[in-house]
Amino acid sequence: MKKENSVPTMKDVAQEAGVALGTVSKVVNGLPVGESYRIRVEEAIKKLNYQVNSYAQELKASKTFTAALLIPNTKNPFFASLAYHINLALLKRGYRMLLCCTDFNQGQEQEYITMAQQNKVDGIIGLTYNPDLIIEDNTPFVSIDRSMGSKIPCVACDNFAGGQLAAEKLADLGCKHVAFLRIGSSLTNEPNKRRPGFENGCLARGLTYEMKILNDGDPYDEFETFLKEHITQDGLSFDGLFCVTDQLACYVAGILQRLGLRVPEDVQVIGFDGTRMFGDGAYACSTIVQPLEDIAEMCVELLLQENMTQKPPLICLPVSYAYGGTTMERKE
Amino acid sequence: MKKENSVPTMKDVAQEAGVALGTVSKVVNGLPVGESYRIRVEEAIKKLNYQVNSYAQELKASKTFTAALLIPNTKNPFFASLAYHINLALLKRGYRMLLCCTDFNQGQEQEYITMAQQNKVDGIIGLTYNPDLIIEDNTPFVSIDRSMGSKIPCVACDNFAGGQLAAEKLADLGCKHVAFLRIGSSLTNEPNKRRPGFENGCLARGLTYEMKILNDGDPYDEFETFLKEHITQDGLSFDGLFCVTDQLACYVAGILQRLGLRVPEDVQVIGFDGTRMFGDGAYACSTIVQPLEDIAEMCVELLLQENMTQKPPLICLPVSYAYGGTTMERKE
DNA sequence: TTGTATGCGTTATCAT
DNA sequence: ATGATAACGCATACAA
Repeated sequence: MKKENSVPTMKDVAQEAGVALGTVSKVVNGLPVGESYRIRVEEAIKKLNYQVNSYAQELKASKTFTAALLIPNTKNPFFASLAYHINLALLKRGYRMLLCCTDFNQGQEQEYITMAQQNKVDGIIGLTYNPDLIIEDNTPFVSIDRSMGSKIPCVACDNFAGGQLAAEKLADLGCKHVAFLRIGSSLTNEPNKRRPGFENGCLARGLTYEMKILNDGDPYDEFETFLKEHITQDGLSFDGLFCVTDQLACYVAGILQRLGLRVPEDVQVIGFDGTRMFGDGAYACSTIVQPLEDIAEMCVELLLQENMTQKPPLICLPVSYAYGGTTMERKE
Repeated sequence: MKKENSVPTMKDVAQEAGVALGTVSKVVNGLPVGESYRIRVEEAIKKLNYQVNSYAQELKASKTFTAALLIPNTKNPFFASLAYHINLALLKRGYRMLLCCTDFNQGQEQEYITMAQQNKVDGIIGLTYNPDLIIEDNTPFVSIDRSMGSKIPCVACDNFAGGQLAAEKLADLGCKHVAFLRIGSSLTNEPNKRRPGFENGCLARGLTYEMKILNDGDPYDEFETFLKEHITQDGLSFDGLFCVTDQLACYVAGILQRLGLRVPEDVQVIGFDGTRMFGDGAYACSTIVQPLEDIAEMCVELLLQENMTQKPPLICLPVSYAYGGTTMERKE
């Protein structure tokens, strides 16, 4: 009808209502305008079913009200939950979220960041693994779980305290000789503080401990070998295990059962992250719970704070312990 | 340096290189240009660290290379996996993905769609529950798991065949009297065909069956009541259960164990979806696997097909069965 | 208070 | 082949 067949523009509305372009703009943005004009414009808007073109708006304002979230994927429940909460926190502030799955690919990470800098987004929240990421100074960036220099704030849970808490819990639950099992990135990052935290806790509580430390890419079955090596005729020489993630904890619990050991009666296992089955059900295992909602809020808050004199370089949020069936507690 | 402190524009590059604006545009877009010019422009680009502003591009082209994915959340592993695969499929075609979590909120669903129509995205893929969604004809939309009229293609797995397959599997595994347990949306949607498929399969294979059908919002413990009612002195009167989702299957397996029944020795349980632990590990239970990757590809393909004479209204993709510990098979 | 004109950064259509 | 210029849709400072 109007022009070709394309979507109506402000100009169309102005013409339809018989007013000037600027007047339409004011009505759309809620600026004061004569009552009779407003009505005419609103009717025209309804009649043409007009919607503002936010790309034009954003070009004008050079502001997109969109943030990008860089995470490896959404299949892993920890990342999935993180994405969910960050999405919510952004939405609450009127921001949209571009999901960027990097699949742990460092090149992909850089590509996404480059893209983001082409004015696509107002800021980036990233859980990344590329040690050489190039981030423009004018692109607001908040890092999760990894420090990236003093100019970029890093948000994480208190991993050190979490490790410590795990040791204390195992001690409280009667363990004497425990082990720490770890697999993960060889990069320097916050989760790597779980180990020293755990060691610290063991020392403080008089627990003896051993460690099996693997890096991403190492074969998982080394854990099985490690555990088998510590089986004596009395059973496993450990009575407690702290695994660096819930995923590993569940994997290890499976191994133990196959080896004829009972969890938690013979060996108690604590994981890390606070993973729930199907996202909202029971905890997958006894675990140190990350405050995902707080982490998400903090990331978004830091990202959108325009005029903060200086953003803190590292923020550690408190963790808690939750029973999930692989320790001896009673479920409340 | 250049102007204020803002990001450099094409004009800046043109000035720096001493060429015209149009020439820069051509270089950026790989159009033929004199070799000496190209070099000068490229040097200027590098020097100023110029990046094209995609918002301006998109305003010009009225094309955003962005699609929106509407799903309830990313915490549920099925939705999370779906998001992951759709993200990948879009990325492969040069499209970005706006993640829109609706939390099953119908108002939120409509809001997202309205937003999407403000030229924010080129199309929408939605797994929605609002029966009254208003979608403009000019907004490409692909629905997952729910038919929304002949103009909007719907992609789903073959739910009917999945139900049938579950019945056949239970029959193959020696079951005689089985039950179907279901909780979900009361809306008409594709997953609701799991039940008739299952019934059909039971009849074909001579299985007797009962059903317990709940809707979202109903209390879960009705399942427990139902199961308890069917416990005789010989144990449960069923030897096989088909649950409408893996989530329910795992929940039910937990109940059964608490009731002193062994899974799979006493009762075999089959779920639906193909949920894997931690996104990539073992299957959470024996299950009918949805071909998520194919579903994602199909959605994206249908969404981006510009000039398809007529898009098919419903596409059902084949499912498969996978062992996951709650049936009697041997893991291969 | 309303209308007009300019610019946001790009692309594309012109002459040159 | 290259350079100038209009247009994309909107917001806003300024003129009426």
